[in-house]
Amino acid sequence: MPELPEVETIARGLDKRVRHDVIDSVWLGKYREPLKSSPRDISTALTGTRIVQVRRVGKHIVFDLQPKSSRNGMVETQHAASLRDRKGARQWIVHLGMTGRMVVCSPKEETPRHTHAVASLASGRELRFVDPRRFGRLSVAIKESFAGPGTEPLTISSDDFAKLFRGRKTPIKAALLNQKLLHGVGNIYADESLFRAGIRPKRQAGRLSRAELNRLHAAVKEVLKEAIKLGGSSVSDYVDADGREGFFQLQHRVYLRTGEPCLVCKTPIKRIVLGGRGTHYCSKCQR
DNA sequence: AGAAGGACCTGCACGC
DNA sequence: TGCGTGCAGGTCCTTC
Repeated sequence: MPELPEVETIARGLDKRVRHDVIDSVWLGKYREPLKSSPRDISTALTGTRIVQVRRVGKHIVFDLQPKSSRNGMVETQHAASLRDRKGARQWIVHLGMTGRMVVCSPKEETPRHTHAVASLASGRELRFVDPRRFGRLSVAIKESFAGPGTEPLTISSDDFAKLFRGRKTPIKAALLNQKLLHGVGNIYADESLFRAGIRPKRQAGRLSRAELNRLHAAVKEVLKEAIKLGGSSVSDYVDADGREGFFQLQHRVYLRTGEPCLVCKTPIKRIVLGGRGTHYCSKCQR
């Protein structure tokens, strides 16, 4: 279910719960060949590693891993580990697709349907990947560090933001969803950002004025930051405190509000299909 | 190269 | 109750 704010929240929660834990063993179900890595590569890469940290890159969750240190068995601080040779460093990359979840729980808890991967941790817990719709992906990065497909929307400069869309004939909404440009923005936050910027989703990306692009850039950052503060919108299950901590709902101004009055001007919110995705906007506020 | 459209999956809400 | 339809937060592949 996740876009950038949800993945950020999930990654923070996971980091809090499993950082410094050790992956003792890995079970992988009969999942469709996940991204570039075969099941064997994944289980080989993960087994016997310590989780140095968990973080977000775009819509991906990245587990930074180090082979469990054989020297006197001490737990290294992250700083000490980074000073040491990075030999053996690797990453486990999880993309949750539409319906993926990462659950930290006791092995005694019943394994839900659609559990495709389970990592057994030295602390006695399990880290489970559950994904009914199977759009999620698991992979590992061994040689080089995973960077993600595009640029981070929260840190990009306004010049670089504007450059992304130069010469593009595709609708701005489709461009926002293109992960090779910005990574992390999905359907909800694309619609919400365009509403806040007052820009119609169908507008050609390359024909937006610099002023409009600046408004859009500000809107994207604002929406994402607000959503992160609220723990993301709409994710129902989560890995905090024993696998279930409710989330706040973001105040969606257009998303899934088809036919309801615009919160600014009362015009009914329109829904169109753009690039195969449901797209919501106010025909009066967005030009 | 960029753009558009279908493919990949399961589950749920809705109307008949 | 049961069935068909449409919809869902995301990529990925093929075609043009």
